[in-house]
Amino acid sequence: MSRVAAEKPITGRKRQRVTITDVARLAGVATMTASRALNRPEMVSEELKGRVLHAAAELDYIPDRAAGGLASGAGLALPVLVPTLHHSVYVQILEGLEERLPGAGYQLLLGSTDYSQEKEERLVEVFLGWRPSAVVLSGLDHSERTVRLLRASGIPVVEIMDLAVAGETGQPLDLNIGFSHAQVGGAVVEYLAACGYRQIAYAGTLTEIDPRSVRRIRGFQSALKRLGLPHHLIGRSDLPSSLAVGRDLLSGLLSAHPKLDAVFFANDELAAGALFECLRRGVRVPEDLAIMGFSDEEIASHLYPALTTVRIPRHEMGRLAADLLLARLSGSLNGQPPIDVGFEIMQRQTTRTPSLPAQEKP
Amino acid sequence: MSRVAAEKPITGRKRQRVTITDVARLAGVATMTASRALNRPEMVSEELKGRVLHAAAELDYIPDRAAGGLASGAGLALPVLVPTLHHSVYVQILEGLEERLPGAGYQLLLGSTDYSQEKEERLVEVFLGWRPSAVVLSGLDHSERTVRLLRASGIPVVEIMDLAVAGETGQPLDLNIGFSHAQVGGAVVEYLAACGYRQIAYAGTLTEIDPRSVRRIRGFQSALKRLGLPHHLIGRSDLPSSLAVGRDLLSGLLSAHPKLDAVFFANDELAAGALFECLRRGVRVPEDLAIMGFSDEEIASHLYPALTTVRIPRHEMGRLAADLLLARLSGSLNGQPPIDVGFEIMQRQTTRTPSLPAQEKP
DNA sequence: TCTCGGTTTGATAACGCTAACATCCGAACG
DNA sequence: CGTTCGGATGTTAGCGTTATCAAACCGAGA
Repeated sequence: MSRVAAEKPITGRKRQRVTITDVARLAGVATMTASRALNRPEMVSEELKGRVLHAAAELDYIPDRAAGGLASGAGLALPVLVPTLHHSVYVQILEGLEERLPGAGYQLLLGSTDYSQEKEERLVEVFLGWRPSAVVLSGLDHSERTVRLLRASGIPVVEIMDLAVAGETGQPLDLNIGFSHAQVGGAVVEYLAACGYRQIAYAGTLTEIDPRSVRRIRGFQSALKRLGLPHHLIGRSDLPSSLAVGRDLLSGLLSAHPKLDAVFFANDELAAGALFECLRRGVRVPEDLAIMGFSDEEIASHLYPALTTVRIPRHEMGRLAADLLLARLSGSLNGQPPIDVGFEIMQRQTTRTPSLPAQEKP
Repeated sequence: MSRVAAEKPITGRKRQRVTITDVARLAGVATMTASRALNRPEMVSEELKGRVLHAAAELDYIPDRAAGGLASGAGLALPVLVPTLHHSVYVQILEGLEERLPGAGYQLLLGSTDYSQEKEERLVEVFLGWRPSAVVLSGLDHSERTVRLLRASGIPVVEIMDLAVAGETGQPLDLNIGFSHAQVGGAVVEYLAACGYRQIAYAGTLTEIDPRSVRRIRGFQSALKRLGLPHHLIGRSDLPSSLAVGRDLLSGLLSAHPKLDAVFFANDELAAGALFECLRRGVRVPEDLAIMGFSDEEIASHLYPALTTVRIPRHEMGRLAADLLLARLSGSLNGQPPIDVGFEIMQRQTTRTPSLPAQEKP
């Protein structure tokens, strides 16, 4: 076993990548032993392990995941599809995921769907080509082909940010972690009504396209009906959310419904834009108008007045998704019903104090 | 050529993934022909192409990128390393990149370094395992090993968000697109001085760790010295940027230097937090204190008073990086000096009107 | 009819790695 | 002292795809 084998005559190809065979040759062991020393160190004697590790470091060896995945059938990619990265909610969910996954050797592949099922389908198709060991999707609503492809692939799927509820939403594909948007809509109405507001509007973007918005509005409206309050005060926009759109939604609602006394925005960014516009117009908040946001981003508590909003446990959702996934991948998890992470109304200064305590869903 | 070959007796393995061989068998052609029909359609007769495409659709065939990459030596992964996704700057750079790359078949792999060279090194190592065809990094400062690994890999690298300038920064690894942070620091001082401010402070996070901050401060201080103004007014924090940290930085500066009349914050989020704190304390902006941000995020123009800040062309930087990369990958680009995308001072309401026009760098 | 370029198709051998099985070796046992 | 056993190491055969070259085909010109 000579330490250094003679350089093979180069056959015209350019000498390239350092392979595990190079490492093995330098360490004077078989390729397979090098592989084992790197991946299952406990199967190899101390001495050889040392030689191999040393050789690998010497050569700056970087294992080829593609080849490894191919050979082992495994696949270490973990696609995560979110609608957008512009809402910090999704950034924080990603962080929750990243906290756990790379440690386990998985590589997160990020895709943003822009709230489009079509784009989601295309991304799923691409990502399945990377031999993922699981997939994380946002929401419960997917195209037929997306569902078919995922089913056929047989890999675990986690759907986050929405909660499967019989009769309200479709069945989850597999694992599901989220909260009920219909419940949020209802809870916000009850909260605002308890504060004494009577002319309560909803304002949001993609109100017809995003199924979560649709359900939030549905919950919102049915609570209003139950309470005998007007339920047709809705401001819509199809532009992506921004402070500017929040401002415009507020202006639109205010001129269409001058008697308006509260608005629930689909996210904190819209609410902040509206709040800025109120300041500019001299509309007093919450005396003349109450404003509520959704998702409790950092800005909410720093606005002046501080924004009443709905906190959702995004970081936790990410972490939990990762944990469930890891459990499922290790085979120790089978039937797992949807997990409700709940939400919480964060009462601040853009709403009057209610006569009843704020609703909480743990 | 029978259309349907007899099912091979399953050898105990579970029947799995649809492979290109399955497609070829269904279409009644050789595997290689199927591969060609899918990837270089012009090399195959109309009839066979039709049969193969039909068979592929029929079976919901999804090509295995790992195997493809292995065989072709190519590799379609494109890692992008950013410090964080919490600043919308980086999200927008990503969007600029995504606008072009996936169309060309590349898969973006996202990694965030948290401003740590160590973490960057680890990520580069992982990503190189995915056979990337290029890498996008943020900044010009990397660990020795990172540089070595990238050099050895021989793939194109783009460094963004900073500009290589002889004598000021290191040499770029390869392509470079960005702007000079030292120049930003200088321009801001000149602008504020032209507005009549004399006690000008810098406030930021990671002021010693992030090399771009370091250079921004260096430019800031040398401009102050040149103008004969005090240059030791600096507020530092090592927490990640947030509105709360902006508030605390302001409080700290104000109590340490009561005569302060202007503060340049390292980003708009910090500046916004400070501005909110000023409102709360009754500090009048810009009469008592001028506030400037950096990067012109959406919130800047919506604050009240609207925030004077420095616009940087993030979307353009992303798009340009993608274009250069594609050109380089197609071999049509060789020597390419660093590209300065410049910046622009956006004069709004948190600073007095200057006696000279604002500096612009196109 | 036969040969000649050109195009289309097919067979084979990698790509870098690991699963699965084969081999080897020393220790423990009868 | 053989035998047996079990852990350490080596050998072989793919994983799914594409590069490469060989074969087949197809009309055109001799």
